[in-house]
Amino acid sequence: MRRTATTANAVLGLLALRPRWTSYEITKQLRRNMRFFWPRAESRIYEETKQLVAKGYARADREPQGRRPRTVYSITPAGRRALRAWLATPPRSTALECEPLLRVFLADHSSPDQPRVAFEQARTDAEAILSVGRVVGPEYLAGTAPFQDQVHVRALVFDFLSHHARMLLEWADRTETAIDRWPAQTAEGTIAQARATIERNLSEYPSASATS
Amino acid sequence: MRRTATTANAVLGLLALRPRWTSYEITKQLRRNMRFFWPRAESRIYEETKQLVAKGYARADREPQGRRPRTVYSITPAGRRALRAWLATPPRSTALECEPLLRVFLADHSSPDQPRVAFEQARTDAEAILSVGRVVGPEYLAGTAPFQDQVHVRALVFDFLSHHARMLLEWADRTETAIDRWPAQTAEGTIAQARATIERNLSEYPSASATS
DNA sequence: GGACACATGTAACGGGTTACATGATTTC
DNA sequence: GAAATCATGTAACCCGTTACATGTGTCC
Repeated sequence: MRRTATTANAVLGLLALRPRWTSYEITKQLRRNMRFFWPRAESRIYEETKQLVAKGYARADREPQGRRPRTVYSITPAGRRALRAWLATPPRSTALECEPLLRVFLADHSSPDQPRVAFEQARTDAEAILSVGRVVGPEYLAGTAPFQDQVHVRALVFDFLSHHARMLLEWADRTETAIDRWPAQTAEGTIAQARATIERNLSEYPSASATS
Repeated sequence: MRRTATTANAVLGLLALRPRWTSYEITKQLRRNMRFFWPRAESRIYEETKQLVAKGYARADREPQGRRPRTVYSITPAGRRALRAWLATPPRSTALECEPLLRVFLADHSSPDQPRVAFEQARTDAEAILSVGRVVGPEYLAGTAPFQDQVHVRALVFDFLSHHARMLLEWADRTETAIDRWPAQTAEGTIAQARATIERNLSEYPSASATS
């Protein structure tokens, strides 16, 4: 299978919500909504929109605005068909890329205080999500959010990201208190603590599901 | 800032645990341990090891084995220094790439049953993590795991991934029951439900931290 | 009228992916 | 002795990133 071009479809999904988007408006939406579960460099968008036009999925209207022209994009019927066809394919799997966790994994090769830097980064990552949520959430509640009519799906995304962020935060706290105890512990104590952590998690595992 | 070459450092971190690794052994470790927080194609590893040798961070010993030779890698002192230097830099931020969530975000453009396919994928993603945990966790408890001496850090990673997987699973369940109610609801009912979801999450937010 | 955020891109490059090929070893 | 799995890579390609350049409104 060749290249799934998921990012292009994500952009197409935004174009489908409303006519007449500039690339910059699309990047704003990415920043606000999608960055935390579909992160892409903003400069990428300018290329994606052009390719959508090349495929006939969007129309570009060049509008002179002072001496600097801007381009306004709208989805075409072919674009809507392509979006719908892509949405009918199965989604790819979820991927997490967590360098703070990688640092913890390799903690034995670093100096003892470096895991703390990793926790700080994990907290910062979580806080980035929460701080957007503290703005966007109340906007939806007040009914003043852009794309307020999408609130039924946006709430589900909001729910996901809130839990993800809190998971990060709680892990950082738990884990930091765990390694705080290391210096005062014997090697056996540290091992016992590790086993307790593993046991606790295993005991909370759901039973293996019969997912085919 | 030019290219951080994090994957190379992750490999270097494995080499530091023990002398004499084949590329294949490295890929096995990736599959078993790191795949869920640092996912990389296995074929990548063969390139990374070669580059580590080119930089003087690893030594390659060519060993004939039947008609097909194999290469065994060991970290050098320069490699240990490079690893330590990298571990002293701040980690990059965490990134989540969740296509199932993207599909939910765009659910209004798809047919009504496609979100269910997304939930199924999210559950599959979680189950992949849990099923490795069900094998690896008990091995660490029994004391028979490879790199048993790393149990103190591996337990912290295990804790992270277990919570991440359970978060995915619980979200899929919650969200599926939420959209189950859509067909029988008025538009206002669906909106009220969405607002309740947002409110519930906001009420459980930690207060904004003073992270600089 | 300078500073600063907002807006619209281009250029260069490398990291990473998918797909393929083939040898060795075990299993039955 | 065929099939399946383990093991060891190569080839081609592109997606996405970082860094840069510059125009435009607005605030003081």
